[in-house]
Amino acid sequence: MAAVDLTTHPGHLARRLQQAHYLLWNAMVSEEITSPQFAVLNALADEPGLDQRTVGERVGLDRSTIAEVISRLGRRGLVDKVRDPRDGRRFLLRLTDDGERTHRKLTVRTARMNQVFLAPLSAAEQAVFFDLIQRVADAAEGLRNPAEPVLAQG
Amino acid sequence: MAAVDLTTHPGHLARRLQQAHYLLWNAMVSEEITSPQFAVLNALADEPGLDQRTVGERVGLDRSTIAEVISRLGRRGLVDKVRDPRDGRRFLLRLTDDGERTHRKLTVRTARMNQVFLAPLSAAEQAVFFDLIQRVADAAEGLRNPAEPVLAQG
DNA sequence: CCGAAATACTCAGTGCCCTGATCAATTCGT
DNA sequence: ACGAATTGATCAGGGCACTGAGTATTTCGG
Repeated sequence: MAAVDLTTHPGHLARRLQQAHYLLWNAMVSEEITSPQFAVLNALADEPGLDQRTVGERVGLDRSTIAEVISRLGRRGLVDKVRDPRDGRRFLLRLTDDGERTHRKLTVRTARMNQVFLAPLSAAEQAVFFDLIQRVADAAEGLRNPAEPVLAQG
Repeated sequence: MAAVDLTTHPGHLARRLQQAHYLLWNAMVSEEITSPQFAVLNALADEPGLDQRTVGERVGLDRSTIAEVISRLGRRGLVDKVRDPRDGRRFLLRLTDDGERTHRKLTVRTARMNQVFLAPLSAAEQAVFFDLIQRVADAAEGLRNPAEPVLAQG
């Protein structure tokens, strides 16, 4: 008894939303390449030669996860990884030809999937949907990366 | 080149939202009990004696994942698991005293966390936030579990 | 009553996601 | 120039999430 209603818990809703997206992605986009993997391909299509940490920052993956994702993309031959001659700590990443082809192909399918996924909402609602989620996510991230830690915990 | 803008991709947004929630949960609710684990405790507080599969259905976890979560809660002594005398396939689950205490304690903290998490939105916006996410998630789940598969793939 | 189908659960395998610890390379301060 | 701090990457470890295959139990059809 005294149980709460999870439909008013944003965390629960976020998890369900992501699961729903995962399933639709598998059905409509790819069973091989996952959504985070596509995000990495997309980041490298935009900015070839990024290092691992920066790619992770672009797509919102931490250092460990981005390492695993890159390693899988490397095994599949979609991403190339060479040590930065100027800074021996870094690996510079870029798409292979196959990686670029895959990125182009999935870009089309992803657009179609997004349409289906968001079909229950009107165009106006979709805009609100993006705005609200982004504001909540940005604010929560801001709590962790205080740009100006003035009066923190004051 | 030809990279897309991920901020208009609901899957990417959903992932970022969940990550943000995960971090805040860790900071404000518990480092031991996760949000899915709390969802299970909550389901059992509401309906003691559920079997594993049904709990999974209530909280949105598949058969494998719910088994792992229950096993962890069992190891922590928060959940009891006994074979159903009426149906030897089922395990009946209920909270231990410790499980009930934990559920009560986390319910309070979770409410506080949700307030912080949703603080960037007005009350009206929060209602819209819940509604939009739920509609999208429900619709996507509906694509998988067609209640009436009439004219499916027609 | 007995074999087939359905159901609850488990197990193996893959992938995402985080933290803390460790290592190597670079940069900074003196 | 040299030790200390910083930075990029890796590794170990824990947890979530899905699929496909396998086991045990119950239920259904004839």
